Amino acid sequence: MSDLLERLRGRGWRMTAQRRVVAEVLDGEHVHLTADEVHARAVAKLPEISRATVYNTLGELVSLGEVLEVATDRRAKRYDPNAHRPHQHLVCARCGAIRDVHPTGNPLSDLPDSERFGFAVSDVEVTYRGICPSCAAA
Amino acid sequence: MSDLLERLRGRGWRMTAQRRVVAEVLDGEHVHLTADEVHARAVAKLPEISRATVYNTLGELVSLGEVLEVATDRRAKRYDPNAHRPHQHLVCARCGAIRDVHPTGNPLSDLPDSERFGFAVSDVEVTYRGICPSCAAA
DNA sequence: TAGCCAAGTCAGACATTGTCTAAGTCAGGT
DNA sequence: ACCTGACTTAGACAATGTCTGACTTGGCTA
Ligand SMILES: [Mn+2]
Ligand SMILES: [Mn+2]
Ligand SMILES: [Zn+2]
Ligand SMILES: [Zn+2]
Repeated sequence: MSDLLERLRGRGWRMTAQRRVVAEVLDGEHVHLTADEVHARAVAKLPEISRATVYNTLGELVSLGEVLEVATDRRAKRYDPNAHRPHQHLVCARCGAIRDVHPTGNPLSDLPDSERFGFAVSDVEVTYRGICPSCAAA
Repeated sequence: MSDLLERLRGRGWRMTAQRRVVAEVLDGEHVHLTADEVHARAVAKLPEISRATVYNTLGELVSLGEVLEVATDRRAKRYDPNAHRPHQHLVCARCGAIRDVHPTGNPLSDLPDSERFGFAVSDVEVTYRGICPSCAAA
């Protein structure tokens, strides 16, 4: 992700302080932040950055394939910079904590042709749910 | 689902015209309606029924386990009266059409202990995505 | 059957999350 | 340094869902 700015420039995008800051916030940490969390962290670095720009930039990073949108609940979407290695998510049903998980097997092969109804199936999303250790202890 | 009203009564619930109508709307058809779609159909049978009551009743049916909430996209939740046989969903990425599907295998067994991080994993949701025949033709 | 009252319903305010608009600003090429 | 279209901004708007507080009623009791 550190060369993201290069790739953006290569696509003819203007490099702005706002885009740099959003990329910085997502860089490194393997977290799943909401747009407003990204905004809060961006504001710490660039106080005048607007919510709209954060949304715009996140949307751009998603279409670029640099960031994934994760919607595990009805709350705010989460933005996942771990777009490199395919993975699924394990979510705490109580506190909402999210972990990346790497299941074995390919769920796509578990869907027989007779269950595809003529769809061209291209993707599958798996969300595991349970209670995290810290909620179980409490 | 036809004996739902009996079960509700058995739980000490009052039987009202509103609850009867919402149950009727969901009965039978294997569809995935939004709350507002349920409301629209309910209004056809009972013009003065309110949106709040439809939301309340759907929430009650969900806690009863009679109806499932399905959130395949960022749009409105869908209410699924097919709560009897476990199944997953196949969603058209273009038009949003939803089909019930019954994959083989158990995705829970695809998540090794080493990938559970101490969670008590109890449930898994699988959403297949693709293009439906009618969108592919267009 | 009449009366009671807690459970249920209602309209509409409010909350959350995200998108859109239109006016101002600026990055980068010339 | 100047231009210009891409970018940013504040705030309005939209979609979905929740909450409130006054009103209504199902079903029990006598
Ligand atoms: Mn992730
Ligand atoms: Mn279904
Ligand atoms: Zn937890
Ligand atoms: Zn389609």
